[in-house]
Amino acid sequence: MLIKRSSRSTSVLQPASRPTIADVARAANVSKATVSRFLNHRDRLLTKEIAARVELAIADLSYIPSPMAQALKRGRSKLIGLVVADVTNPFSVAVLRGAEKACQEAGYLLMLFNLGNDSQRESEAIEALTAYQVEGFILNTLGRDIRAAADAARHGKPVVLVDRRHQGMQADFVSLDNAGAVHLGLCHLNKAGYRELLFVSEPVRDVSSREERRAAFRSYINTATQDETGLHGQTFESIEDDEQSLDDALRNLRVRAGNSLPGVLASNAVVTLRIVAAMARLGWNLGADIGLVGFDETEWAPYVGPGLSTIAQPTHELGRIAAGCLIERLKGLELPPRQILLSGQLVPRGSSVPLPIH
Amino acid sequence: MLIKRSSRSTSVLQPASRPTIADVARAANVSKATVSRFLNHRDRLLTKEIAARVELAIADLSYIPSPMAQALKRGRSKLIGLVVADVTNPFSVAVLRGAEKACQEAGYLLMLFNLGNDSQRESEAIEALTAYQVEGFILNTLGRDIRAAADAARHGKPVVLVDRRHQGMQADFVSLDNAGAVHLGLCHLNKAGYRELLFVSEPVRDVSSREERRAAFRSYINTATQDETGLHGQTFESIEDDEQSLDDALRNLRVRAGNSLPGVLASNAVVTLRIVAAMARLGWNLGADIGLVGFDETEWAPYVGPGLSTIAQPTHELGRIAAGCLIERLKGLELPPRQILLSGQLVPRGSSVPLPIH
DNA sequence: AAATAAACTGAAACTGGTTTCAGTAAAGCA
DNA sequence: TGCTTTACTGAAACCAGTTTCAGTTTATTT
Repeated sequence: MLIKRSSRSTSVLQPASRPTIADVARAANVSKATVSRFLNHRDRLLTKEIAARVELAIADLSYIPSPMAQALKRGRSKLIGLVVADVTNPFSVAVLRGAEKACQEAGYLLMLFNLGNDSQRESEAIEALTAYQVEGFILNTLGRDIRAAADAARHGKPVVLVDRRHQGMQADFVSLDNAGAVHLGLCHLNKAGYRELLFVSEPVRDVSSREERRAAFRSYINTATQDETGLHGQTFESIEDDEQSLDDALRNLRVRAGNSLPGVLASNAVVTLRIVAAMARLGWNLGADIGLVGFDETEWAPYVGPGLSTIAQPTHELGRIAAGCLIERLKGLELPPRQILLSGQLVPRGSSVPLPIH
Repeated sequence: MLIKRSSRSTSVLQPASRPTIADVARAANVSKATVSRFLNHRDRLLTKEIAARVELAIADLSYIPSPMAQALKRGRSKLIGLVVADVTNPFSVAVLRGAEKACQEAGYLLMLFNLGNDSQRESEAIEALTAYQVEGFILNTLGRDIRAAADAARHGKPVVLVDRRHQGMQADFVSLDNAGAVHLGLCHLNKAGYRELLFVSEPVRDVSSREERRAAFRSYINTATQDETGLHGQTFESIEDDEQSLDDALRNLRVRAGNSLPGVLASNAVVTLRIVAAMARLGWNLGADIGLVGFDETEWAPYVGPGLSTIAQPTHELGRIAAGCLIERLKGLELPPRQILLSGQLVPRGSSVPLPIH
C-alpha cells in the first residue's frame, strides 16, 4: 500500500508537517488556484458557495500559507531588515521597539541584525538580509561601508536611515533635531551658570549624528563668544578604555574654568556613563564641581548621583516613523528622499544645578 | 524583439535582480543540477574542470543562492527564532547578544520577536516564526500560553528555554542557578549585618525564575530561623506603577527590623530600580537605612547611590549556550532534555554596607 | 577486448505558493 | 432561441532552488 505524503494523519507520532495549499484544495475539492484566490482576492471572483467551502477547509486544517513560498513567487517577503550598530545602546533598543510596533501593525516582521559596533560586518548584514529577500532596510549603522547600503538601494530596496546619515546616500532620514537639541542643552547649562563648556563624544569620524552635535556645539560657542557672554567651549573625543585622557580633559576643563563653573555636554548615554565614572574616580561632585547634561534619557538617569540632566529623544517615535516611511515606500509611494527631524526634550536634574542641594 | 528576463544587463537603470542558479548554469554551460551539486557536495562528484567552470561563473556573477528557495525545498531555513518577553530588559539583550554570536558562527540567522511583556502575543510569535520555517526556538517568555511552545515542539522543532521553564514542557533549559545565587546574596546581606530581610520581585505567577528565587529565599530564611540566628524574612510582589504598596512594604520592613538592620533582595534589575526610586521618595539612604542586593549587573549599578550590590548573571554565556544547545539538536543530537545551570557572581558595593562611607 | 562497475552529468520532478491562459457555464442581448 | 459577453474555475507554468532517475562516459575486472 502506498502512503501519500499528503495524508494528514493526526497521529502524534509522525510530526505532521504543516498543511499546504494543496491539502486545502483537496479538502475543499477545488484547485490550488481557487484557494489562492480566496486568500488574496476574497472579494472579487469566487462564488459564495465555493468561498465558503474553501474557508471551511482552511479553518479545518488550520492552514497558514508559507511566507517562504509566497516570497519566492511574489518577490515580496513581508520582511524588513533592521540593522543596528549596537543593541547594547538603549537608544537602539528603543528605536527597535517603535519600529517593531509599526511593522507588526502593517503585517511585516523585523529581522534584526546587530553589528556589535563592528563596522566590518555591515556588508555582511545587508547581504544576509538581502538573501532573505527583506523588502527594505532600516539602518542605524556607521555607514562607513558605503558599498553595502548603496547595493541595497541599487537592488531597488528602499532604505530608511535612523540617526545616522550615510554620506552620499539619498534615502529617507529620520532623526533627532540635533542642532536644536544641542541648543537646548547649552542654553540650559548657560542659564544654570556654567560658563566653561566641554562637549564629549565618542570618536566622531563619519558618524553624522556625532558630527552634527559637535558642529552645533561649536557654532553655539562661536556666536556666544562674539556676543561676549563669557562663554567658552572645547570639544573632546573619548575613546573606550582610555580613562586617563578623559580624566585629563576634565581636569583641564576645571583649570580653564578658574573660578567660573565648568559644564559638560555628553553626546550619548555611553559617554554620559563614562563621565559619571570619571567624576567618581576624581572624587568630584556632579552639579557642584562640574555640570553635566547628556543625550538620551534612561530609566536610571534620575538615580545616578544627584540625578542626571538629559536631553530625551523621542526614540519610540523615531522607530515608528522610520518603519512608517519604509512601509509607505513599499506601498509604492514615490517621493524624493525625506528628512524627518523630531525635537528633543530637556529633562533637568541635579547634575546641572551648581549648588549641592541642601 | 524579445528581452529575456535572464539577460543580466549591467545597466544601472533597470535594477538588476539577483542572479539565479539558472544564470550561473548558463554562464558555466552546465545544468542547474551541476551548479547545485557544486554548492552542496563540492568534494564528491564533479570533475575538476567543470567545478572550476562553475566556480568561475559563480564568482563572476557574484551569485548567492536564495535561502528562501533553499528553505522551501529543503525544509531547513538556517533561521532560528528568538522570542523575548521584553527587549527593554538588559538581561534579554545580553542573552540576545550571546545567542547571536553563536548562531553567526554556525551560519544561522536569528529572527527576533519581542513580546513587549504581552503574554497574549506568545502564540502569535511562535506561529509567525514557524511560518517562516525557523528551525528551532530559543524562548525567554512567560510560557503562560502552553499551547504555543508545545505546538512548536510537536512540529518537531527543537526548543531551548532560557531563564524561564514552561510547565510540563520537556526541553533543554539554560539558566542561572537561582538557588545558589539567592544563597550568595543572602549570605552576603547576613554577613554585612542585615537581619530583617525582604525579597521583592515582580508578580511571581508562573514565572519559574521568580518562583525559584522566592522559594530559595524562603528556604534560606526558614533554616536560618530554626538555627536561631535572629534572621527573619518576608516576600513582596511589586506591581508596576503601584508605588504606594512598595513604599508601605519598605516602611513595614523597617518597623519590623526595630533596631536591627533591614535588607532587601531584588529579583531583577527592573525591581532594583523600583526600590531605588522608592528609597528616593522616602528620603532614605541605601546601605545605611536599608541594605540592597539586586539580581542582574548593569553598567550603571556602580553609580547609583553608593553603588548597587548585584548578583551578576553570566548573560552572554547563557545566550551562547542556549544557541549552542539548539544547534546541536539541529545537527541531530538525540538526548533527553538537559538542564544547564550557571552560577552567579556577587558584586558587592555600597548598597550593602551598613555604615555610610566616610 | 568485452563485460561490468563506477563516476559524472543533465532532464525532469518537486518544494508551496501565485498567476496566466484557456475553458465552461451562466447571463445579457437581439 | 441563438449569439455574445461576462463570471468564475482549473490546468499548467513559474519563482529558485534540490534531488531523483536515467543516461553517458570512463575505469576496472576478467
